[in-house]
Amino acid sequence: MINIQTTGRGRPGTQARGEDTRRRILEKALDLFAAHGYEGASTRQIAEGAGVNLPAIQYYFGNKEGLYRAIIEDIVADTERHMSAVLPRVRAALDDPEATPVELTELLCQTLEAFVTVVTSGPQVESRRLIFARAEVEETPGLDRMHENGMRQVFNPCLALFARIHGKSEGDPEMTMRTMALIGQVVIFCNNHKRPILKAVGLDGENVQLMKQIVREQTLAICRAVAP
Amino acid sequence: MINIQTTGRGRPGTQARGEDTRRRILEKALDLFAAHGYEGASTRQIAEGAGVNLPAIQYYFGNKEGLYRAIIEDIVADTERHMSAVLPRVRAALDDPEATPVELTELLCQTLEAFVTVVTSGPQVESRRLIFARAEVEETPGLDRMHENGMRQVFNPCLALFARIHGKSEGDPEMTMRTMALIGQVVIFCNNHKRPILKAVGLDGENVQLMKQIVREQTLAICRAVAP
DNA sequence: GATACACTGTGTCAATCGATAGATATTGTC
DNA sequence: GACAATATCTATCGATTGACACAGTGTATC
Repeated sequence: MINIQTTGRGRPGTQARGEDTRRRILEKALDLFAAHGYEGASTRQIAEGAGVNLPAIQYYFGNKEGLYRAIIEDIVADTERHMSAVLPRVRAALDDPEATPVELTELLCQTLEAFVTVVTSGPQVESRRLIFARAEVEETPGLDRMHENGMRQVFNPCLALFARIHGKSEGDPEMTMRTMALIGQVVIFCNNHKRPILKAVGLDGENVQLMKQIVREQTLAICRAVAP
Repeated sequence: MINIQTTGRGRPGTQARGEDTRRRILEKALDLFAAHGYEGASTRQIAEGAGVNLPAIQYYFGNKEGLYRAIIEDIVADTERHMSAVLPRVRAALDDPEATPVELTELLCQTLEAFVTVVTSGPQVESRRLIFARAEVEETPGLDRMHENGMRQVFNPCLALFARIHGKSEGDPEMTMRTMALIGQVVIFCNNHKRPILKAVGLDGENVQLMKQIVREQTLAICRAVAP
């Protein structure tokens, strides 16, 4: 019998022993999926790296796909946690017909900064960044979920703000492309941290601040050119 | 005996019959590598799709790795062809100590526009775009070559121009990050064209023009904020 | 028309993949 | 201590992978 959801934690008559095992598998799987991709990372590698037995993956996650989906859910939850501070204020501003371009621009900057926080903080950030980047090119289980998350929590809020600042419709393809270019400023930092460029720079605490500053400055410059 | 480089085309006493076969393999391999990644695309798929026999890949390219490297060389050559119109003028301007910020900014815009041309024109663009994007996350043979190409033909020229405009050193990590953000505007359009966002927009002739316009406008806005 | 080279086909190899069966071990409840 | 649920182990399955050996076919040159 497969276990997947019910790890038995806290349920009477059960044990929470497997919780550690489950977490170890998830952590190692995240690193290996990030490094080698969904197909490239074998369940054997994951099991060995996590110090567990091969069938443990089937036991806890049903199959390889279930394991990957579990990782995605973790990332989605993490993103929601980081964006929850800004998004309500964005919605409020969008509902307010008297919101000024300056206010909207400031919220756009804050939304992008929150997105930077998502991809630069927390445990195993580098691996989570790579999963993010891989979602742009790779065909994996749960990809829809990953994209729905990105659209809902990052892209659509930015699009709505940006369109209002431009005084255009959200449905305008031009605004979609402009928003993509805007977000591309951040997404490009999600590539493999072992690459020469990012290795030379490094995304530690100090450079993260610089990164937020750059995104803010360049976003402000772009918005000012529209509504000075 | 493996053939790889010498397809015998034009050499006396040989046949050029295999040139078609070689090209068919290259085309199908590009599509499949782009769609499923280096490990994900099997040589059997490629051979079947190209309408050739499995050992034909070994015959023409030595092995799977040789086939992939051949594709990369094609992309590199293609990039060089598209950038060759701008890069000499960029070098000339960088060598000229009296080049004005306006001139440098214009050249930066043209370099980025040429990069847009690279990723939006020619046969099998969508697949080549994906290979480009995959190079950011995937570990493949010939990756060094791919990056060296990107650095030399796109990143370094932009970095040099952008640094001069800012009046800072090329070695400044801040300038590296700013240039990454700048180029990220274009790179984000290299993701999978089957994704909902890009599918809704489409990167046909009309939108390519719009894309160039957006990149130019936003780059101008960013540069003006620095040196008004 | 014989010879050499270019090219294509059949068949098969060892290695690795995800997944499963089934036995055993551990832990908590009664 | 009996029992059941949870957890982990050994061993193996069928499928697919890249690569190779080797025979066969076609064409140009002398």
